[in-house]
Amino acid sequence: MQYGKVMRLQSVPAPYFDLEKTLSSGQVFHWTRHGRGFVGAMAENAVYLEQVGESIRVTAGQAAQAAHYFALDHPLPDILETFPADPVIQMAIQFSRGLRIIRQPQWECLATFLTSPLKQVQHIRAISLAIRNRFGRRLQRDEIEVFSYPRPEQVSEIPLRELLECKMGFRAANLLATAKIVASGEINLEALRDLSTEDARAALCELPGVGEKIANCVLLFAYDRLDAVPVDVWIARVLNEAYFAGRLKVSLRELKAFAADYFGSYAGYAQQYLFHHWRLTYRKRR
DNA sequence: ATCCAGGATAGCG
DNA sequence: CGCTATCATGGA
Repeated sequence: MQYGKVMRLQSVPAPYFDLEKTLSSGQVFHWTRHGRGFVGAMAENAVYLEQVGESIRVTAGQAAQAAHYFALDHPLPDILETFPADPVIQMAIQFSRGLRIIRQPQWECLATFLTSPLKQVQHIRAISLAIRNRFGRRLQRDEIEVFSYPRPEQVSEIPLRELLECKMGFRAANLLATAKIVASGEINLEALRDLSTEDARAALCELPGVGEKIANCVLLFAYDRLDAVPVDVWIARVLNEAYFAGRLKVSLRELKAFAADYFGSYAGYAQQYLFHHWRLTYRKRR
């Protein structure tokens, strides 16, 4: 903290938005509490954010970027109305009110989820911050100092040993191999925007360490494909216990088909609300 | 201590 | 095709 540097903030209208829930819901992992709000990076800019009622206050000059990053243009009330009336999803909606699915930079999102398999949210966060602090670019603004996520070109040149020092275990080889493929131009992440969701998913699954679940996370959190449904252990648990109660051995394949069909064109949102609700209340309810 | 975590993958029948 | 063991690490 430095004195004498006053943060200049800009107000942005943000109806149907909860900053804290959005940042802590397991879709993005590097934001840190700071004063009344959070600090982090949006692409290559250091940003401070805080919520004040129905609006957010953002580092001056970052208002438009923040509105896009937090997808304040998603018609949240309309999206929620498309969901079924069953108590399970309705309770999740109530619990997660204001949670938005954000628009992350593609590489950042892909790379972060490459370090996610068999890790808790808290540890994915620790890995993400370790990579940023060690290999990212130092970004400063007012009293804020954060680090960007290193570009694929840079990650591709990090010795495996140094990635392992960030405590990501067997995931390091996948991050490194994928960084090399992206850096070489063999796959163009930006060009995936022009593909159908199905084709983009197939292209992502070609990358080492990317299966259907991580591909769906990237499509949902970085490509605005709101129908993409990542089915992780939590979503499988919710669907099993709440929608297939009494049935033994429901296959993962069947659960995925159910989620996509039952929740419809915004199934990704439904999934995120269920994830947030159950992850934060599961211990208490048993 | 034992189990689990926003899984992917090779190898098996 | 569908099922299983395995991968490395820290938190519960």
